[in-house]
Amino acid sequence: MASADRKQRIKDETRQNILDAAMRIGRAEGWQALSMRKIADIIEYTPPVIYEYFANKEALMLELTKVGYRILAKDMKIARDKHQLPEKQLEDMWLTYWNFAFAEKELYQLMFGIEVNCCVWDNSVPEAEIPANMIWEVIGELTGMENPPEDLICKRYYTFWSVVHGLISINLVRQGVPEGMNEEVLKDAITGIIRSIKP
Amino acid sequence: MASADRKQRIKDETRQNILDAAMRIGRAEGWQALSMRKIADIIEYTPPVIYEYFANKEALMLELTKVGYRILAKDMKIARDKHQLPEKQLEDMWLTYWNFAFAEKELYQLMFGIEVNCCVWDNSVPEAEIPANMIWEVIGELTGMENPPEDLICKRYYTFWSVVHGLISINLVRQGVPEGMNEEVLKDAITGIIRSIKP
DNA sequence: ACATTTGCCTAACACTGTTAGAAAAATTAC
DNA sequence: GTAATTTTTCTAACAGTGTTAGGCAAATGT
Repeated sequence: MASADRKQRIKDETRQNILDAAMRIGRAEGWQALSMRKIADIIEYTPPVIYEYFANKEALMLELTKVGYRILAKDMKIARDKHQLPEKQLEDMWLTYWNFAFAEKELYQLMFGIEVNCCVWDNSVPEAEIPANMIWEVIGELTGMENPPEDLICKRYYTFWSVVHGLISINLVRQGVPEGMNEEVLKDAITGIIRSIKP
Repeated sequence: MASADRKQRIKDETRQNILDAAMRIGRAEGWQALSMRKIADIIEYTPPVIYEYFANKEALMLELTKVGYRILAKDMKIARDKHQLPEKQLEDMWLTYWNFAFAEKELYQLMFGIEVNCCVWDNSVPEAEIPANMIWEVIGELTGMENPPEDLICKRYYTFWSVVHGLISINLVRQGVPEGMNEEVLKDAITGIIRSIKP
């Protein structure tokens, strides 16, 4: 039947509507406020329908984290392509990461939060590796070496990530961090690590 | 009545039993598995009784974070008093912080986790300031100055905290971090920041 | 011995995620 | 076009959550 296409199309549409609804609730009220029934209300179906598109709530949220990683990857690509020098690229990429975290507070917490469900985080989210790989590459370039040793890049990567993610976490929880402190600490740390990498 | 004392004593006891039960559940099954009914089961009362000791679940958990801060503060004091040199003290204190996070995974997440309830974190947890102040002091000493400027200490403190907390968070979520990576990144970062402070 | 306070429990409300099975709608077969 | 079948959707329920109102019974005060 030719109507099979149409049916598939509206099924895809409904699936997307579910994701959109969930994202809207999460962004507006936080993930603790997200419920299957609220999603059902928005898409104008009854709750069980959602289970025809997602195995359960956790699977649904995992899908949302993938959306998050795609946005982050896109942002970071733009940041990278604005510069030629690896050190400038790296700086801008981490700044972009930082900005993403606050522009998409809830989404960031879903992706990197401690408590939230998606804790297994094996390789079930391949999207998560795109931003990571982008950073890796640029760190590699920055060393100036032909074949930079894996574990050196790895170490620098984790150092970067720790500072940035740590600073973000602290800010997301504690909203009393002195004004201007963040930018300074962030930039200091980034340039500091970059300096330690450059040949 | 002399029995008033006894009554107060068993009331204190029950309160402590509630906290103990909650802690036990949290440590064993994670905070998402903590429920008022489970606590009630353990202390062999019905759920409403708990509300005579704590306003609600959130208040109860806030109390648990205070317990966490007291443990952390105690550990850190011991670490500090093992050394004379400020740089050694600082190093050991952060290492202790690190060890605490993994020895008390669940508790750490309750204290510093992003998702969990206790997100207001104004000054409702004075205990939280003890470990922070201890670090501040030693950073101050390390500068070698008479009156070290507030914002310099503040900046170093946040840099320290970011790296350590970030690294911990990453490890608590992602259990695939390469072996030996953590210690190296941690020690490198700590000694790096210390070097930048020393006169 | 009676009155009052205290401690504790039962029952309920309004939620949550999730599932089984009935009803309705659309599709296919004749 | 009607009948059978498949697909889609809903209703109702289960087991769990935090929290509260109201009542029973035991301990206390007079």
